[in-house]
Amino acid sequence: MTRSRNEEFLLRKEDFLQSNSVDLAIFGFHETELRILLLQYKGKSWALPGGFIFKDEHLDNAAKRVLEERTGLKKIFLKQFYTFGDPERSRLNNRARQLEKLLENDEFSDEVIQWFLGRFATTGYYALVEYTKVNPVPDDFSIRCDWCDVHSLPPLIADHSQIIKKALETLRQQIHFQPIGMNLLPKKFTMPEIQMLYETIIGTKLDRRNFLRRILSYKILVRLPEKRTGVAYKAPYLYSFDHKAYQLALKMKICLRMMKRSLNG
Amino acid sequence: MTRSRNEEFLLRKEDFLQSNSVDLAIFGFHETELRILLLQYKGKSWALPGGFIFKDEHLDNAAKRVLEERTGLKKIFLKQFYTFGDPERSRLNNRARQLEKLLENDEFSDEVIQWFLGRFATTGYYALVEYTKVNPVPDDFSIRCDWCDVHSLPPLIADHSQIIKKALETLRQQIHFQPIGMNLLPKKFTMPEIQMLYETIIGTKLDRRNFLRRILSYKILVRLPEKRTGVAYKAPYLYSFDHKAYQLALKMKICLRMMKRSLNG
DNA sequence: TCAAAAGTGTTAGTCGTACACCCATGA
DNA sequence: TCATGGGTGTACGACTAACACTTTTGA
Repeated sequence: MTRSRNEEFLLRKEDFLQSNSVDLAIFGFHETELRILLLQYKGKSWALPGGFIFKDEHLDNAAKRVLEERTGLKKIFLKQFYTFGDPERSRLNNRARQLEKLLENDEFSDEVIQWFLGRFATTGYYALVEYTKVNPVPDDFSIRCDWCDVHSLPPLIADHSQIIKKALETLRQQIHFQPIGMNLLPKKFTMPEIQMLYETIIGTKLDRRNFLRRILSYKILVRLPEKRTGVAYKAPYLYSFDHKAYQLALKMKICLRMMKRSLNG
Repeated sequence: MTRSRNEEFLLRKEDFLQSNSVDLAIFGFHETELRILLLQYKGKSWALPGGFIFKDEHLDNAAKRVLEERTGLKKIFLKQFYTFGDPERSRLNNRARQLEKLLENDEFSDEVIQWFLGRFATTGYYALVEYTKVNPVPDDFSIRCDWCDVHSLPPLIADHSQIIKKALETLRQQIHFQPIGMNLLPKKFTMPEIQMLYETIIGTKLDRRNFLRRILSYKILVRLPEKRTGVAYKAPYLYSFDHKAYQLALKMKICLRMMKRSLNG
């Protein structure tokens, strides 16, 4: 079976664009944590879901394809954030040897190993997905696909921790210019839940009452008549996103500031 | 001579990373206009300065190299903004044929032409330079290198007008998070001059007095004792950037808002 | 002395922030 | 009835935006 995987890859390899790849930072939100989807290789190291680009395929499509393959999800918010072009990136962290070992163990041919150890400029995309809707699927080179809290990441191959760092930075910046949450939260959610999401992303505690006022002022939420029951305190209202207003706000790329301005000293 | 250029390129070609390139949006500011540096090919079409990446070269370095080759400038603000990954991008605008013709006329071999017509994922960088310091130099494939007002661009090859559009969008967005101007303006400049720069970039008229207060509040400018003379009205003060404060502000990536917030209706 | 443009200051209104108080729920 | 957390409202300070007046210069 490993033998056939080797041959399979060799066949597909010819259809790939050389020296380009995509890597995905797929974020989900669960139990007050911002999590990211990672793959684990046989050698225990982890990596971002990624893939190569078919010769006639748009970079964006390659990213979409990888997202779909790993999560089963379509029509998801997905955005390019940076291209990593260090010629040594695959050799960072002394993990090239590790990768080499992994692939050897897996009985891949030299040709395949050489491909993997070659230089790729990888373009990073980040996706925001609803945690519960994801069905994590490992790829041909990994044994496991699972969520990790972004604040306690396992050892990652190559420059993948840098990529995640950059993805988080981008997300933190863009949260002020885009409504987010439609893909990260379930259809119906409470005010404390969306507030926790914002707090997790920007890394600051926010005032409950001011947050409410602000987020409502953007007019992308609707309060539902229902409340969440079964909690050991006052039942909170449920909210959902107003899709039209949300899409409009996305297009407008307008400042939805959630943090203090700084630089006043 | 064209023959030797052909051979030269064939030799270098082997050292290039396949299917990757960089394109540069080099902005300068002159006579109240935001301008961009463009190359003109023999067939009259224009293009962004760009180039290929050596196999052991960092993407950022390839961009730096191209910047230096076209302008003679080093140590310039240069920032990656997007990677364009449409497989058809070189064939957009029906300019593939044009490009083909150009290269044929120039007596390049089929091999070179095929290379140019192949697929590249190009990574866009933008640079902010001091107009007067630039010495525009055409590359091996162009006959002219000159500035164009970004508001009246000539016909451009492939997707280069899209790339410029994206570069401008990025610049417009980032102006709120970075001090700019140090590279775009001469060492000494007047308040009206820097205000004009800001207005040109964000595309809005700003109130003279409010602008003054705001830009000074960021504490990246120092007022010089001198004034500009020889003008037909009250002599304005000269200012220059405080390098230390400027670099600090750059690092902090702090909100230096210059426009109204929107989305309040 | 006049026009044009720069320097300086004021004010009203909006927005952000920090609060206090009451209400609903399950233990 | 109490602890916990949600819902609603207010007040102060800071910042923004709009605007008026004075000063300097060359023609």
